[in-house]
Amino acid sequence: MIRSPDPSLFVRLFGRYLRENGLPVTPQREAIARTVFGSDDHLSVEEIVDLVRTGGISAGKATVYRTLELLVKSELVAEHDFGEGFKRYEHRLSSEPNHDHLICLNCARVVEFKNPELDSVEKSLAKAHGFYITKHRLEMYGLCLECVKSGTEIDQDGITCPIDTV
Amino acid sequence: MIRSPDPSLFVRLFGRYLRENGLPVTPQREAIARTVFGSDDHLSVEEIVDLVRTGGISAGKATVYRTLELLVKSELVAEHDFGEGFKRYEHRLSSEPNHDHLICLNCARVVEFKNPELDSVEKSLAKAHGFYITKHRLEMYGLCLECVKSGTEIDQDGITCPIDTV
DNA sequence: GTCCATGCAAACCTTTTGCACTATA
DNA sequence: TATAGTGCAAAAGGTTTGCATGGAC
Repeated sequence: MIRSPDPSLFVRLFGRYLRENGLPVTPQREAIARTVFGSDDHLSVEEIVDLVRTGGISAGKATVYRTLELLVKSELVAEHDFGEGFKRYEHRLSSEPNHDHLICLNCARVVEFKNPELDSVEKSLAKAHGFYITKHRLEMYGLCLECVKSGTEIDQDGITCPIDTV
Repeated sequence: MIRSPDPSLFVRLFGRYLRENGLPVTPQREAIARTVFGSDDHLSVEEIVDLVRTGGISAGKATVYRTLELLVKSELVAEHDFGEGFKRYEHRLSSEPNHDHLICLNCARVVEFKNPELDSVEKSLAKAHGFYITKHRLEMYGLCLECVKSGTEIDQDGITCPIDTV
């Protein structure tokens, strides 16, 4: 993965978005933007609150939620739900703006990938079902190499044989 | 889409799962199973509670949640999160056990599709990233034909031009 | 009699909202 | 100075849990 450029560039970009929409640029908003743009992880709100605090600026949880909403609206940040019961956020300014995710069910590691075949899948689906498709979400779940190596297994306790039902 | 077979077959299947795991088969569990297996929709918990009640049997919300957990564990039912803030459930006994979803952002219509290309995508990803992939989730979001025809538009209010930042 | 399910209400967790106060432009 | 942001606490909404009751074996 290519390292992202200087975060401050994107903080300015967000500032421009705010100004364009007649919204004030505040220290809290800048600090939250700096935190999200400065990390290549998929951050939870809790993590963002802590990181902002570590950066020396205090921002309440409500402000973080409200600012994340703006960041998502500006399309500079993507919101994800990996089924953990809460959302995660990542900036969209890396080398691959439209990527998907591999998620390890054991250690929660997230690996990003880009697969060009999906574009053709999307096109053929749009045609076949008369849908105008604007976005997709693809997540592959399983075990990463390390967890496989360490002998982790995924518990499978579904029905033994669905055929034998009579 | 091929019509699902008689739901009672799957209710029995669930009963077998329960017995195999030393769990009692109760009227509530049967009623909930009958409801889920008897519908080809993607049902919310609220809808399931109402449908069960309509069927003449009373089951508390907690019981519905607990039974759905068992149904998902048995792998007879799939749990979905389409980003509505709550989960939906559908039985996995239709003609296509492993399908994905097209979701209309305007009217919330859900269309199922099966795309064989995804299997090869999954295989190549597993190889490329050393992942052992057990399941995936693919959702395509956009507008269905009806909503496009009726002139519905999706509001796009992101930044105007990300390049012009200096 | 033991084990477990049920149902109600309370608890929980993330996210949203109301409101008094403060800062921005 | 007008407008909007902030932070706290409360509310909201879906889901989970504790506990007393009740049924099945």
